[in-house]
Amino acid sequence: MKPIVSEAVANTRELNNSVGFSLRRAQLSMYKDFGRFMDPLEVRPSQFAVLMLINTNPGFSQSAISLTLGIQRANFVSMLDELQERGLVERRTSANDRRSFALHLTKQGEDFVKQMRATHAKLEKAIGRRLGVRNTKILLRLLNEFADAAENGI
Amino acid sequence: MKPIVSEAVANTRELNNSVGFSLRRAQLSMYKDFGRFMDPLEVRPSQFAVLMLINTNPGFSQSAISLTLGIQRANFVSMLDELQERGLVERRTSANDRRSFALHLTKQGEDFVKQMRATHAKLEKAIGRRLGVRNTKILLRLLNEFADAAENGI
DNA sequence: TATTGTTATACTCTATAACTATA
DNA sequence: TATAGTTATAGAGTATAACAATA
Repeated sequence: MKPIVSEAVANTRELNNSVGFSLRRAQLSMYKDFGRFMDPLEVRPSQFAVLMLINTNPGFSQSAISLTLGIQRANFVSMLDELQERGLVERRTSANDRRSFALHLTKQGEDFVKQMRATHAKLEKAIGRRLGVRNTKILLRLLNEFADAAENGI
Repeated sequence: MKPIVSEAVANTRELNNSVGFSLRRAQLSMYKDFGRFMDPLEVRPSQFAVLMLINTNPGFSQSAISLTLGIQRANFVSMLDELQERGLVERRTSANDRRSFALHLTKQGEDFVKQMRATHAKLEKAIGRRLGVRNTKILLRLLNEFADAAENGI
């Protein structure tokens, strides 16, 4: 029997009925889009999320931010080191609890977030064209409901 | 200023409006569900996809299967080695093209896929309850349309 | 020349245990 | 005792270059 060569693409019909597989497929393509738009800023998806979160929640601790993003606090240390070395984030010591740091954006970090947000808006607009604005909103709502329900143990 | 302790969860409202972030969030929770159901079978999501794909497309080459799943063929080698050592997959040599292997499930592999499929159906049913059957179907359709559009360069 | 499977390598992400300093 | 940040480490996943056998 002749083996099928790489020009042929295998049939994925059954897998496409799996929510997990379809989520992964969609996320994989999204990841590429993210790179296409955000690579010039040299920011990865996880860094984007961290910076946005510190921007919205100044003063939160490393544990709080990393927990919210589902990142182990151990792995969050080197991530923050990098953002700090780039001059975007500050670890402020606190007199109240000297174990933890209060995270803040630097002035440069705030400017960078503005730039990120503008580029990210273009990305969202571009992928919004894929399904149309209406369907993209539905997708967004269903994704968040799905994750919320999972977090609430449903 | 007192740093916010870990009991407080940071505000993710803005990030939840990002398709990419919401996809990642949903996939993260899905990944946990997959483990809850499939861990007893000792099969990871990528292995699940490979076995399902070989089952549906017997005789395809390593390149074809790995390309379809977006896995580098270099990384696919050790993955297949593991599945072969477990006695689930066969690399059959071909007289027509002696460079490549035709991938097939063993009898044991076919039984295992049946077991996987049954467990996976339970998983899909469980997560279907989260959004309801109707909304889950809509989510599935939108996810696949989204990935299809991306693949077609839209 | 080009492709298939392979090895080697490196970088990111993720997960866990254990340490220190504080509470 | 418990928590925040940290270090070290190990396992996955992912990406690239280069090689031998074959087309």
